[in-house]
Amino acid sequence: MPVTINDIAKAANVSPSTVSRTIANNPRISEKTRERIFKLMKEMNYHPNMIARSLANKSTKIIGVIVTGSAEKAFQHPFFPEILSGIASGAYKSGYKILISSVNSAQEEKKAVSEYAMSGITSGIVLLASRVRNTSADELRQMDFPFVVVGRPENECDVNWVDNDNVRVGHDLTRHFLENGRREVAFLGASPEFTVTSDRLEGYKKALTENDIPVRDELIVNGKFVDDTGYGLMKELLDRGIRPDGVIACDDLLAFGAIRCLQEKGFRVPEDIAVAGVNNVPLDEYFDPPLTSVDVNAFSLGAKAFDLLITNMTSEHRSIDRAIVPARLIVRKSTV
Amino acid sequence: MPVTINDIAKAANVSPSTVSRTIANNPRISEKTRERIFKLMKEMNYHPNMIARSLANKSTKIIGVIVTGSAEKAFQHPFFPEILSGIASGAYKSGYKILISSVNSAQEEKKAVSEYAMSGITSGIVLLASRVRNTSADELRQMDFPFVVVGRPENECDVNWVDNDNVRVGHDLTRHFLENGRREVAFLGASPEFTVTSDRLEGYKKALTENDIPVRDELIVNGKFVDDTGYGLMKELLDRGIRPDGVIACDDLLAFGAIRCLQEKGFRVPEDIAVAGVNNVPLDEYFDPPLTSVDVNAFSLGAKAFDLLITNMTSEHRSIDRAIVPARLIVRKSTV
DNA sequence: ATAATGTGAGCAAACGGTTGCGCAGTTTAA
DNA sequence: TTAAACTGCGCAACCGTTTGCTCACATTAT
Repeated sequence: MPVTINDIAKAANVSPSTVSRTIANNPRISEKTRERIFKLMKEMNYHPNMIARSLANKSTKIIGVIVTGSAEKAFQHPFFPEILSGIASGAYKSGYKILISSVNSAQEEKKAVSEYAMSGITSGIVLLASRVRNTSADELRQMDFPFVVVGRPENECDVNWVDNDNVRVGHDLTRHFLENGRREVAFLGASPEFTVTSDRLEGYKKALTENDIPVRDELIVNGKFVDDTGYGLMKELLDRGIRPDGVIACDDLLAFGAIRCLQEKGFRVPEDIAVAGVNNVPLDEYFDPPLTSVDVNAFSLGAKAFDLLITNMTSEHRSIDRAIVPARLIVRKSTV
Repeated sequence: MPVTINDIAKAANVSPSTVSRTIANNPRISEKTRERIFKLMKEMNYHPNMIARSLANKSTKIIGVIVTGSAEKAFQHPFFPEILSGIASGAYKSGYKILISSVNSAQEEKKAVSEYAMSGITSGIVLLASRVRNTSADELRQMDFPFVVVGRPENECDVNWVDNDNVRVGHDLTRHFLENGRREVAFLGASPEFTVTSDRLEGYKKALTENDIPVRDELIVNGKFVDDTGYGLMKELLDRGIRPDGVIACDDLLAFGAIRCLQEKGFRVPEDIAVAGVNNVPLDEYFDPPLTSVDVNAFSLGAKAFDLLITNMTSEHRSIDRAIVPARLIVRKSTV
């Protein structure tokens, strides 16, 4: 139904090739013809068919973004949308569209990846919330398909990735607690399946060790990135008779849950127990008490990821790049 | 590079047509041939090229989602991601992928719409955060392209839409204030360009009138959907010497800002002034005081939108459907 | 005047599928 | 026994663009 390049060609009394070349700004088309054709395109409301173009070009202007986490939950964590808009911002400037898909198992992820990569529908992929051992990444690398993962994967040297220096995030947070006189700092992690958790834990341990404070395993617990378990994890810790003077949560939502639990039990935050989170969600400052957190700069994470992807897509030889996005400790009342 | 239908055909000693029909489960292919071909497809790791398929079919398995609001900000409001995941959830089940794009002006929206619709890249569109007068919608309807808008547009009878009953949302909220003895209830709206605001305002007025309370224009102010202006709007109201005993904000983020302002000025919430918002963002319950809000069921909004879209796409004749998603008042301490 | 070069545009194949039509070979009905 | 119907598959056109090659004509160099 819509007008095609052939319709324009007929109307202009030229061949389809000429119209195509006109659109592509090919210098071998005379100025007269060019103008005549452009005029007709406006008049007839011509819009190029992206599908046909992609088929001929064997490439599209679409990148795929794959979010790990159930379709119902994944987007709702403030962290993802922010990354997403970082990606979208870059994509918009370069004329790329983004195709998103959220999966909730490694298997679904693999399926989505092969659909995106092998069906020719995207010409690059961003993997969000990478698992420690990412089989999709292996597959993509093997088929030489451009992609970048957000979050350092275990096999980091073989893939493009962008991430914060999460060891440092853990380290900085811990040091902040120590500098404020805390000595028994608990660590509430998310699922250890994800690299962020283990990296931050590493930083936590490092900071303790540097300050000659023994790492006590009973102060370290793991959960998932949902708020309720922040409450649950904290409760478990308290029920076991453990009384830290500080709590580092791997996510603000975990911290919120933890604080609620502490307050219910009659502890004062930060007087009795200091609590900090990570991700600096917008409502940290409205919380009571305002929550100390780490701004991981999710937007930049997304933007950088897109940059890397484009570089990888357009460069002749697949190179291995990576970017470390700086994170920033934001001290609020929950820890001082 | 990747293996095509022709490669399979050669390997199986049949014609490409036969392979194609095998994939399409055409009954005129014998069981033997079918099995042989499927086996080869697995072995050779064949994946259909979606682009080619789309070109031949003149249709894709992709729907476009257009978000109004800047690429940097739009996704960050908790409301959008939730709608998005509602859409994604439906899409996933039906094998559709979603292409998202965020725009920050009516003009960009129009551009995105025509790109999506005319380039053949999507076969349906969801418009989020519809303006009162939506020119994109007019254009889409005119070209008979399947789409649905989330949020009732002004020209509602001509388009498919899904929304809450926002008049009722405003009405319920206001009645809640009145039932708690409030008599001077201010209304903090978002930009009147969007239908939600005017609808809720209508409900607000209706409830007042029903209770024989005069509508006072000086109690009604408009802003945008960003938290800072919640503070700003409230401050403006107070600076003008207005002292309401209740504040209805059209969005939780507005309410947060308003409350912060009130507290700074020494007012107690809810004792002096009750405040409620809309959207029931996850952190309402952590706020101090926990915020009364309305759960607009954004996920269902998205899911319903997808349903309507699919119906519209697959049905022979374009019909005009719409869906009202129930909203639910959630009373918390900020108003009682 | 002739050859070499440049200019502007068309032909046709290709991208990877889908599908209407036709055609053998086999089965069923008359 | 012959016609009709069915079965299983191939041929070729088509979807809308892109692009290598060719070609006619005009320009410049020899």
